[in-house]
Amino acid sequence: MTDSSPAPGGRRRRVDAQRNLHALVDAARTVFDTTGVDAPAKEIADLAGVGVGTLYRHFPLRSDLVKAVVESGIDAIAALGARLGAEEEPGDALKEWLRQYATFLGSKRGLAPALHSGDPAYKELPGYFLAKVGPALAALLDSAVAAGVVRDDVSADDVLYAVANLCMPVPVERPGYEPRRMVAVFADGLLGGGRRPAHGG
Amino acid sequence: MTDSSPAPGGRRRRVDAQRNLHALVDAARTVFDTTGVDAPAKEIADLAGVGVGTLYRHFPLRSDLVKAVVESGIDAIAALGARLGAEEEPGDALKEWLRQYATFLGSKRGLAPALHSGDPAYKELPGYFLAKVGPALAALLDSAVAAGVVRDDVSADDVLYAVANLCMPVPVERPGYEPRRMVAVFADGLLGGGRRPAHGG
DNA sequence: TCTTGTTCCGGAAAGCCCTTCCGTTTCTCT
DNA sequence: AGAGAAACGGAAGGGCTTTCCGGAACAAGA
Repeated sequence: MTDSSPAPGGRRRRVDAQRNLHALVDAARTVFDTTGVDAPAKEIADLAGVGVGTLYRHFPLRSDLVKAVVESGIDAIAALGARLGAEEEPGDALKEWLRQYATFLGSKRGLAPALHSGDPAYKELPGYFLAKVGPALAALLDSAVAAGVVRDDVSADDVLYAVANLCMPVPVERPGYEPRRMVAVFADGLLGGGRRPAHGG
Repeated sequence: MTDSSPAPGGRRRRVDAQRNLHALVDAARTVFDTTGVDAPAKEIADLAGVGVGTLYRHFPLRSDLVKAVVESGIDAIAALGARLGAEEEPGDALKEWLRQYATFLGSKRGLAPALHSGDPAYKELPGYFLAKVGPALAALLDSAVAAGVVRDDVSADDVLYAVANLCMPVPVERPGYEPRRMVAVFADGLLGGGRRPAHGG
């Protein structure tokens, strides 16, 4: 994604360009969550401390910017999986990761209209998501199963989709629906209930 | 919806205003299907043979126009149910209505982005839809069940949702998917298969 | 039918935003 | 340090939205 390798032409990418690119993605994430996907380009450029020209240089299409924001989020949640897997107990790591995953899904609410707009620019995103996040969760899940703290009859993709569906906005008005609470329930079910390999399943 | 009753103030609504209002909704339906929900206001006004000012007089917000288009479609499909119920054999009426319903859903494809945008302006539409179309289908269904040409173990809402789901755009690329053909299959199942009251169910 | 008061129409104009473009600045490499 | 390339910034052009108001069209009453 955001590589600093020497370009094909032979020269290295300028550091200010890279800095601005990051700043733009960060600013866009914030503004998208605040004002929505249709926020004025100038608002994003201003927040990034950059001229509009620079924004358009890096992201000629708005969908390019949306894609970059989503992909950076995907990268972050996948990286978080690796970190938690290395630093926490398997059960805690999984639980915390699911919490963060639910938050991640919730924070992307403002982008949903764009993502579901049918724009072909977003065709590759689901694949990117599965390829990055799937293995990250699979690793956490494997460790937890191996440690005997989690049932072994669900796959990583199962969990990914189930949680994503739990976080889906409900079509009809239902005041008390709290996706993140439902995910916590789901996580408890994963950790507490069902068969586990250590107990003979 | 489009009433011509005397306004609260005491005076009747002007006929040209009402004519323009209809023309605008018709034009908007066409343009939305052609150019999309984000079509320029002038394109709609031109097609309606009206100035932009008139458009904004009747529909200050774009969502007002979208709502009017959707509601007029809902009214039409509900009215069609009544007409078919009165003029056709129960089985034919149901079959034909489902065909038209599928077409109706397909034609609203261009509006989907707006409808799913989370704009609170559209909150009431699902309720309006259910209240109008539900009874219309229920009447057709009751007649058909009474005539013994349709299984009696499905409700109107079941059918409404099932068909709507059949017409849902598929997330992954599947070239041959033809919603209307699937609906026809579904209709045959309704008419042909399963238990029917006349045969002892 | 004619008058009167109101509603409604039409399109010009102002404002906002997108997008491009190019002179200037900043960086990289030698 | 100097030359050349890459990137920056913001002004300018073009389109779309939305407002605004003078004038036209209509409804009610005589």
